[in-house]
Amino acid sequence: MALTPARTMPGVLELLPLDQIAFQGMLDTIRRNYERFGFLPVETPVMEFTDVLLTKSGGETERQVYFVQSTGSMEQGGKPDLALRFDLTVPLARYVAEHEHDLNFPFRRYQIQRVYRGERAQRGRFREFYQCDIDVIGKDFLSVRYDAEIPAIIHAVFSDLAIGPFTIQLNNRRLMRGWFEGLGIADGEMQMAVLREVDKLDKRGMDAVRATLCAEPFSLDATMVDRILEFVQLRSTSLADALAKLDALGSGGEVFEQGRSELREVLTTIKALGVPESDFALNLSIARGLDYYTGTVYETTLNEHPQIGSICSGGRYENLAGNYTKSSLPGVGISIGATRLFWQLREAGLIGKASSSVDVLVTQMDAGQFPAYLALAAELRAAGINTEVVMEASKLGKQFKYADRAGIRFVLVLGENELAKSTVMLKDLRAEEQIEVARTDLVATLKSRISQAGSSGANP
RNA sequence: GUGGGCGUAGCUCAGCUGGUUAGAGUCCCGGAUUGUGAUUCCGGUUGUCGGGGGUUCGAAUCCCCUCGCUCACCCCA
Repeated sequence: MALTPARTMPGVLELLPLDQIAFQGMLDTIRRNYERFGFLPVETPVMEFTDVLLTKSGGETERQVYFVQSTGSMEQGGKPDLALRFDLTVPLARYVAEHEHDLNFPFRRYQIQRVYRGERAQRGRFREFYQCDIDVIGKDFLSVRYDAEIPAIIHAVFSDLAIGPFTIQLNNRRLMRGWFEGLGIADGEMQMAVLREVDKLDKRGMDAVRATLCAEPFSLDATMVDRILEFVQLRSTSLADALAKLDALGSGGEVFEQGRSELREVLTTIKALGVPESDFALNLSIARGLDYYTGTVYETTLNEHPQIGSICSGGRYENLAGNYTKSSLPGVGISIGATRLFWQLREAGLIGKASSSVDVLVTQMDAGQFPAYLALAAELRAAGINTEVVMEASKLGKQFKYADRAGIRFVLVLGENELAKSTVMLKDLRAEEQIEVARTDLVATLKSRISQAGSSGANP
């Protein structure tokens, strides 16, 4: 009989338990920090009505949407009226519009869920992946101070994740648009197209971008392209440097000045929120492809791993839910692509082997003493220690091997020697040492060893 | 959606210009070791050579088709 191949579709990430523990640890850290900043949890269904999902964006996203249809509906020749969400922002817009009268504004929500995109599989690109979003939605108005709060949260998250030094890079769409207008590039589509090219500066290099902008369909003249490239190369090294460089840009039109004053306030407030100056910077080549961003935009990169690219990005948008309500709902938010982040950190060797969520394994030294092992486990569990008991008799060496492969660090042996002395043999598989502990001290000893093990080197 | 590359054990791969029974490492299982894992030694399991067709006395090897995977572009986490 032919077996069905056990396989998953490409573009999904499925993990072995120890990696799953590491991944969940990452999600926990993100969630903890989102909550620390006063964000409220929200979940929305993976499926939405297609008219909800596809209002805003035309061709490009529609190509990537998975439609959902019951077999019954399909057999009757119906068209799918459901689809899988491709991000968390569109469902948020629907959610806020639907519950507008029951929500408190400014509405601060976080959402950590999976989204789906029918893309061609590629290295580090997924069809199913986690997004970890925070957004603040205002009613009619939302202070630019919220734009400054976002980087403080990013800073807290990535400091806590302990994956090395990082830089939160900021720019402002208004500043860019105003500046382009000053150059004579007035058409909004054209501005966006140029921004998208400029955004690739770090990836494709100066000469490639210059060539693209000079050629069809841009056909910009060489001196203008040089001015653009010079402008977008601006990077700051400190708050004072950023403010000085903004001042040095000369005067411009109304939109330009608005963007500049927003950036000034955002940068100044970020510092006041306690984010070290080394960890954020002005970067005028940050554009973000998504066209709904209107003001501040963010992109965060790891200093020591530039090849990973952006690990967190977002920005400011006006009128989030314009397709669903007449109310004006401006917002600002970011998204961390946790699946991609985890995958890339693992590729870069920055994710250590996690320990099992099982703290200790009670071995079965002597099959006749099985009830004693169950009693020991019950005692440990009551003390809050995650405990597994070997239920089937086997050679002790095999039980140790099981613990080792499962990532369980501590093993208990209770044989006739120990029973006679009211002690337990405690072995630390990683430290390669074992000690004999009095039964009465066992819980305290284990707890202190477990907390020591947990606090040292989760990310080697 | 557009354009390149690759398909041989679960995994990483070798297999000469076509030649007999398709191989290595790793992994997994058992033993050496009936109170001690990761190291060492010994033994064992594993394949429609992606699929179909063609050329040939003979195809993993050459040709055609097809499927799968993969990289880049578009876009994005």
